[in-house]
Amino acid sequence: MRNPQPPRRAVGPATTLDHVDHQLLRALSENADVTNKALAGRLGLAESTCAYRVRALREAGVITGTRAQLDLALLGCPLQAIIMVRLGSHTMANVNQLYDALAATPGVLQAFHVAGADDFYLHVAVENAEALRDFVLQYVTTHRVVRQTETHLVFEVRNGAGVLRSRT
Amino acid sequence: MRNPQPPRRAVGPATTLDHVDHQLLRALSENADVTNKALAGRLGLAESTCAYRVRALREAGVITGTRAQLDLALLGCPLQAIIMVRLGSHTMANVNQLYDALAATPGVLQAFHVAGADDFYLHVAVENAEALRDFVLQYVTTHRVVRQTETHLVFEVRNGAGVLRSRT
DNA sequence: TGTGAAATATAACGCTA
DNA sequence: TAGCGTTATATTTCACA
Repeated sequence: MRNPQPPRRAVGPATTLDHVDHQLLRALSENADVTNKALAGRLGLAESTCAYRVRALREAGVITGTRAQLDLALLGCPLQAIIMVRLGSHTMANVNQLYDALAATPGVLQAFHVAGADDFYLHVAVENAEALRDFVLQYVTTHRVVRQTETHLVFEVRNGAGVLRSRT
Repeated sequence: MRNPQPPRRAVGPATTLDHVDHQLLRALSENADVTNKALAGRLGLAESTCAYRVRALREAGVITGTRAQLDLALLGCPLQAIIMVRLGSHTMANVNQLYDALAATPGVLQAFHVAGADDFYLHVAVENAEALRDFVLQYVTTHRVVRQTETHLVFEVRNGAGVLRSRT
């Protein structure tokens, strides 16, 4: 009798990712639109092998999904800011509830829960300076648990090098 | 998911996006792996229409690309931090050169150039606390123009609601 | 919007080192 | 065990009506 699931590359937390895996991840994290054929060709793999490895990376959870990147300016939100949020009370319920609310607020790109004097950093994109002011006053400081905010204009955001081994 | 796209800079900011466009963008920004068939079905569009509109959004530059999302912990970098970097000199050359260097540093996910007392916020992912210390000492404070850094541990990051109109 | 031809992805198989 | 090439099948894409 066969196992219900064929033995698969054991990829746990102690996953061993070889050089090819890193190349695949780097390529797909820069552009996930590439066809399997092109990807295989670029890395010198057989198409079947390439498809197999990419699928294994997905199933292992290393690749959690793919997302379309949007041009925020073209969407009418050319202004970005980081808003630091400091709480007055730090009960678990307060923190979690506020976190949920902030992350769900329109305009929030990412919400960081951090250690230190501040509790949250919000990366937001808005229409203009007025909208930024309104965002803070309407959606952030209105929460009673929020003691203080500090808004910093973002001139530019760049994607970093990431955690993958450099290409070789 | 598969489609080599000729990089075409197009249509101006005067592009008008209707409700369907917003729904498409929302869906694709959450999961770009959906097939055109499934996407069309979900929104009640003909497949050809759906494909056409998505393509138009790409050509208009609203969708700038798609990227695979990676599980940083499985890649061996379970620790994230925000590092605030303050410069001692703000000549254009200094700023740009440092920006380039920081964004290219392994471990940097995003580099924000911001207004205020600090000049850059670096969102980084590293192996452990030691690696975080080493990151700062080896890659940040070694730049002569860096006057001060402040490192804040990130407990958690969440994707926000984004700038798209809420679903209706 | 619908259709059909071409391209592509997927899964299964056997073979090799 | 991992990689490769092949096959057959299912699906998608894209240009055109």
